Amino acid sequence: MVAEVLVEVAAKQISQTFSYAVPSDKKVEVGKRVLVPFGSRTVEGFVLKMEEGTKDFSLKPILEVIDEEAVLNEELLELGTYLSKLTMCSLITAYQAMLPKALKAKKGVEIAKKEVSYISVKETSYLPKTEKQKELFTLLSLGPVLKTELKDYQSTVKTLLAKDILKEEKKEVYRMSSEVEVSPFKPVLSEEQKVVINHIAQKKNTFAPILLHGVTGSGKTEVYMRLIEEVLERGKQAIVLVPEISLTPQLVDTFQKRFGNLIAILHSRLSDGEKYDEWRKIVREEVSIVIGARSAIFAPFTRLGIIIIDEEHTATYKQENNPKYHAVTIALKRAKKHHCPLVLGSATPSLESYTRAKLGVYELLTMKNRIYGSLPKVHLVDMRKNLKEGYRIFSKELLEALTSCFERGEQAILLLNRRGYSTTVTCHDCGYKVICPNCDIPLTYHKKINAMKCHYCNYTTAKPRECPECHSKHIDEFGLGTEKLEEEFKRLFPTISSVRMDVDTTTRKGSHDRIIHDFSHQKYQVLIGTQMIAKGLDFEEVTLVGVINGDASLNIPDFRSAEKTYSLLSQVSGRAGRAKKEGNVYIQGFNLDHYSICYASKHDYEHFYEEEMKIRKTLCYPPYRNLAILKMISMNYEKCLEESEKVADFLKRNLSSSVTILGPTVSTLPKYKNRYYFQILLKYQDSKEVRKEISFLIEKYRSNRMVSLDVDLSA
DNA sequence: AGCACGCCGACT
DNA sequence: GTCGGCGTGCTC
Repeated sequence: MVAEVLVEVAAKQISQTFSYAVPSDKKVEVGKRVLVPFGSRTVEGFVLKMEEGTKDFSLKPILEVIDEEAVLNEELLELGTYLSKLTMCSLITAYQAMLPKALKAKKGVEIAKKEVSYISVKETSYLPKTEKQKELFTLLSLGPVLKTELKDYQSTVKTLLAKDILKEEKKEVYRMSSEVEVSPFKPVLSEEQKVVINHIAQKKNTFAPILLHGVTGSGKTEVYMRLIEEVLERGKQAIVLVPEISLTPQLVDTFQKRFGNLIAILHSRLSDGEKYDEWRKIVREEVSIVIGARSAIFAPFTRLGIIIIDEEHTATYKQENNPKYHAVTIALKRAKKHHCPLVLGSATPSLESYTRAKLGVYELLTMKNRIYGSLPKVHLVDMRKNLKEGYRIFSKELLEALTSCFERGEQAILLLNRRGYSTTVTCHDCGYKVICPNCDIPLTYHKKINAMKCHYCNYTTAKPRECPECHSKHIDEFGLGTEKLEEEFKRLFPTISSVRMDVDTTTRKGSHDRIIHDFSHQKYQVLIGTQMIAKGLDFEEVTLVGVINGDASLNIPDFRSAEKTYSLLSQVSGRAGRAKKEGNVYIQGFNLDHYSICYASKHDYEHFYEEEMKIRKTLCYPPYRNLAILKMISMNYEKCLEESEKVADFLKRNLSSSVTILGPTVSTLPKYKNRYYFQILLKYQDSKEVRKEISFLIEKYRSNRMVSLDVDLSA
C-alpha cells in the first residue's frame, strides 16, 4: 500500500502530497496523522489517500501512526480543499485551522487525555488487619473511590495494591464536565416567535439560508432553542456560533439549563486540553449541540440538522489570519452538504447579508417587537455645547440621568470604546508624542501599572518624566480611556459601586464571568467598559446606558466604520430596559449629525441600510463589489514599497479594466512589530481573473525572503 | 519551513 | 589555500 501524505511542512507551499510506503503492521487510514521521514528530518502529516500496490521501491516508509481514530472525516477532508481554494491558502494550513491544537499535525504539541484513578476492592475475601485498613475498607464498601480522596491512606493503598487486594482503574475524565441543572421551564412564545419557529421548522432536511432580523430583546435565543429541540428530536445535531463565547456566558447558561450536558463548548479561552476534550465529546457523539466561536463551524458532526449564527454581522466571524475565511461562507457550504437550515440572527444585519436577503438568496424573517416593553429612548448629547458649559467627560444630561437612575436603585452601563487611561502622552511645549518603537503608533498610558502600552503589539515602557525631545517637564496624558472614565465616575459618584470590564481587567480566566455574574446580581450598580460589554448581555435592572464618544468609531479609516458605528450603538442601546422597566440611552459626541448615529437613535435599520448602500454604490464597495486586499510585508521599508509597486504594476497590466486597482498605499496599520505594511486594494465583480493573477503572485512571492505577500479575498 | 548545496569575500 | 556569508532549491 502507498499512502499520500500531506506534510506539516511549509505554510506557504502549495497543496502537494508525498507518497510513502505503508508498513503492513501499521494501521494507516485516510484522515489519520502519521509521522514520516522528510528530507533529513521527521515530520507529521495527514494521510489523504491510500492506494494499492508499490511499484516504486524507493519510497520511504511511514514511521508511526499517531491517531487511533481519524481526525479528519470525509466531510472535513472535502471542506479543507474548499477552504484552501476559497482563501488561496495551502491545504495544510486549511486542515490545521479546522482542528483544535491537540489534533493538528505539529510536533511538540502533545495534549493527552486526562485520567483519574479509582480504587476498589479486588479480593473481597480479604479481612482488614489494621485499624487503618478497616477504615479504608469501610470507605470502599460502597464502591470505587477516587484515589485523590484517599490521601490519608496513601501508604495503605499502596501496600494493598501491590498485594493485589485492591485494584486501581484509570478512567478518562473531561476537563469541562459541568453538572448543570436542567430546568423544565420554558417561556411562553410571542406570536412573532411562533411564526418564525414554525416557518424554519418546515425547512427540515432542506438547505435553507435564513436571515433572522430581530430587534434586541425580541427573543432570538428562545427561537434558537426551540429550533434545536426539534432538531434533536429527529436525532440530528446543531452548531451554534456566537461572536466570542466568553463574552456571552448568559447565552451558554440559558442553553445549559435547557439542554444540560448535551452541549460541547468551544472558544478561545479554553485551555488546549479542554478544547481537546470538547472536540472528542463531539466526535464520540456524546453531545448533540456545539456552542462556539468562529472555528466551531468545523465541529465534526455527521448529522447536522441546523446551523445557527448569532449576531451574524459581527466582525469576529471573519478570521484575520490565514486562512482568511468567513464563518458564514463555511456555514453555507456545510448547510448545503447536510441539507439543513442555516439561521443568521442579528438586530443589525451586515449589509452583505441584508442585501442577499433582499435579493432572495437568503430568506428574510423579521421580529420587530421586544418580548417585554419597547425599545429604549435614545438621547443624542452634543458635547460641544457641554464643553462650553464646563462639562468635559460626563455631560449635564448624562449626569442627571445617572443620578436619577441611582435614586431609583436601578443599574447603568457606560460604554467607551477605548481602554487605558489616556489615549496619548504628549509634550505641551514641543508637541512630541510618545510612539511605539515597533509600530509607530501613539502609546496609551495605563495609570494602574503607571506605564505606557502599545495596543497593537503590547510593547510596554515607563512614562518619561520629561520630553525626550525638548526636555520640557510638561509632558502629560491626553484623551480619555475606560480607566480614566472609571476614575472620574468614582470621583463624581463616590457612593455608587462600579466595575470596569475591558481587556485589562479580564486577562485572568473566568474574570469575564465573574464581572458579569456580579453585575447581574446587583453587586455593582454601574458597569463601565469597552465594546465587549455591548453584545448579548441581558441585565434586567439596567435602565440606563451612557455612550461616551459615541462618534469616535466614525473616525477609523475603514469603509465599514458607519456600519460598525450603527451596530455598536444599536447593540449597546439594546442593553437598556430589557425587562419591564423603560430604558434610556445617552449618546455623547461631537459629530452626532452623522446618519449612522441618527438612525441608530431611532432604531431605524431600514433607512440606515438605504443610506449606507448609496455610499457603497458610489464608492464601489461591498456588497456591490468584491474586495481583495493584498498586503506586502517587510522589515525593509524601501524594499516593501518597491515590491508593492511592482505588484500593482503587474496587476494593472494583467487585469481587465473592470477591476479597480488602488494603491499601493501604506496599510491602515503602516508598521506592526517592526514590519512595514503596504497594501493594494482590488474592487472587482468577477473573481476568476483576479484569482488567477493573485495565485500567480502568491507563487512568485512564496520563496521571497525579503518581502512577503498576504492575501485577503473575503474582506 | 528547514536544511543542504554551492559559489564568492576576509582570514589563520 | 580555508571558514563562513546567505541565495537557491528540494523534501516521497
